[in-house]
Amino acid sequence: MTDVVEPGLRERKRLATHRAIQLAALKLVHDRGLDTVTIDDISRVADISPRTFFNYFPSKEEALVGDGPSFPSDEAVELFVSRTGNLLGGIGELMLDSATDALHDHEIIQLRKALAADYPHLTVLRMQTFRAFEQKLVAVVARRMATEFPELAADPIRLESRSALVTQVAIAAVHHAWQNWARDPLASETLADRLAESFAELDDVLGSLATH
Amino acid sequence: MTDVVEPGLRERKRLATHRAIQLAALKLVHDRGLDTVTIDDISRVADISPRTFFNYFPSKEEALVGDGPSFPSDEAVELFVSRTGNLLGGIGELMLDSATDALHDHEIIQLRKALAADYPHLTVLRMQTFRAFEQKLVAVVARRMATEFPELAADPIRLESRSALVTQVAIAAVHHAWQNWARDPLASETLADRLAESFAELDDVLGSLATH
DNA sequence: TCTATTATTGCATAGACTGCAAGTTTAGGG
DNA sequence: CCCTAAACTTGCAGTCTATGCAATAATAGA
Repeated sequence: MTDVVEPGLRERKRLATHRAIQLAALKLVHDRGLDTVTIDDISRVADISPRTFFNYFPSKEEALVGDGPSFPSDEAVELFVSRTGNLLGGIGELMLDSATDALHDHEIIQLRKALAADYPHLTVLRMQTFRAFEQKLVAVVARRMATEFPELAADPIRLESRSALVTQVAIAAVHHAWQNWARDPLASETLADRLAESFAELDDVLGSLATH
Repeated sequence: MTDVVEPGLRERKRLATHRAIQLAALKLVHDRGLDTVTIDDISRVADISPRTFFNYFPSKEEALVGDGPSFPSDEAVELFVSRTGNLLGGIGELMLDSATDALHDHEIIQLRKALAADYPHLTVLRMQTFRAFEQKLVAVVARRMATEFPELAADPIRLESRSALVTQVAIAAVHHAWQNWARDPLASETLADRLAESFAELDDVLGSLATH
C-alpha cells in the first residue's frame, strides 16, 4: 500500500501553528465575545506575528470556522454513483465520509460547538465552505441520477437542474444537522450522528409531503 | 380602509438616496469589478459623503445585494396556516408574496441579475438576508404542521425539528430558483416564475426520491 | 557544511467601519 | 411666515482588517 511518510519538522510546526491559531481564536472569542477580539490579540496568544496570521487564514472568521471539508475519496464517489435507491441518504453518507476528517481534536470541536451556538451567522459562513465542494457534488449527483433515471440522461438541462436542486436539498439537511448539533452544548452526540439523523428525518418527511 | 398617506419630502429623499447608492454600487461593480470599487467611489457617484453611506448600508456587499424580503402579511400567513396539503408549495407562495415587494425597479433588477452571475458568493450572501426571516418562518411552518399532523403537535421537540428541516428545504428551493434566474442573462423569466418552477420541480423530485 | 526552498516577520499602505460633535434640513405648530 | 424639535448629513479622528514587498530566519536535502 501507499507508505505513510512521517511528516518532517516543517510540516509538524505548520500544523502546530495552524492549531494554535484556531485554539487562540476560539478561546478568546469564547471568553470575550466576537467583536472585542482582534487579530493582534489572537496572534499574541498564538505566539506569532500578526502578519503570519494571514499566512494561515484569510480572515478572523475563517480561523474560527476552520477549513472546509475535503472532497470524498474517489472510491466513495464511485460507490455512490453506482448504487441505486435512497439518493439523499447516499449523499448523506458521502458528506459524512468527508466530514469525519479533522474531527479528532476534542478541544477545538467543543469550542466550535459553543461558537456555533453563540454566533449562528458563523454557522452559515461555515456552510459556505461547502460551496467550493458544491459544484463538484452537483456533478457527481448528476452522474448518479443519469444512471438511475435514464429518462433524465436524455435531457441534459433538466438533469442539471435536478441534480442542483437535489444537492441544495442535501445541503439543507447538513445545515439542519449542524444546527441541531450546536443547539445543546451538553448532548454527547457527534456531528456524524446528527448528520445521520437529519438525513433519516429528511427521508421520512419526504414521504409525508409528496403530493402524488 | 387604511389611508395611504403621501410620503413626505424627507421620506422621498431617503428613498432616492437609498436607490442612488444601490445603483451607483451596482453600476460601478458591473463596470470595473468588485474589488476595484471602494465606498469612496460609490459615494462620489451617488453624491453623498462616505460617512452617509453607512447610514444606509452597513457594508458594500449589503448595498449590492439589497435589503432582505419583508415578512409576508398576516393574512397570507393565516391563509397558509389554515390550508392543508402541498406544504412546500404553500411555503413557496408565501415566499413569493414577500419577494414581489421591491421588485419593480427594472434597472436595479437587471444589474443585480448580472451581479449574481458574476459573483456567486454574493448570491449566497443574499440568501443570508433570509435568515431573520427564517426564524419567523419556522414558527409559522410549525403552526401549520401542528394543525395538519396532529401526531406531531404532541411532540414539540419533534415538531420543532421537522419544521426547521422543512423550512431549510424550502430555502434550498429558493436558492435553486435564484441560481437558475441568474444563470442566463437573456431569459425574460422573472424571479417569481423561477420560484414557481423550482417549487414545482421540488414537489416532483420528492416523489421520485421517497423510499417508501 | 553548504545551498535552495520555504516560512516568518516588519514596514508601509489602502480600505472598511465606528463614535462623536457640529452643521443642515425637514416637519409641524403657532 | 417663523420657530423649534427631530431627523439627517457630514467631517474628523481613530481602530481594525487586509495585502504587497523586502529582509531575515529556519528547514530540507545534498
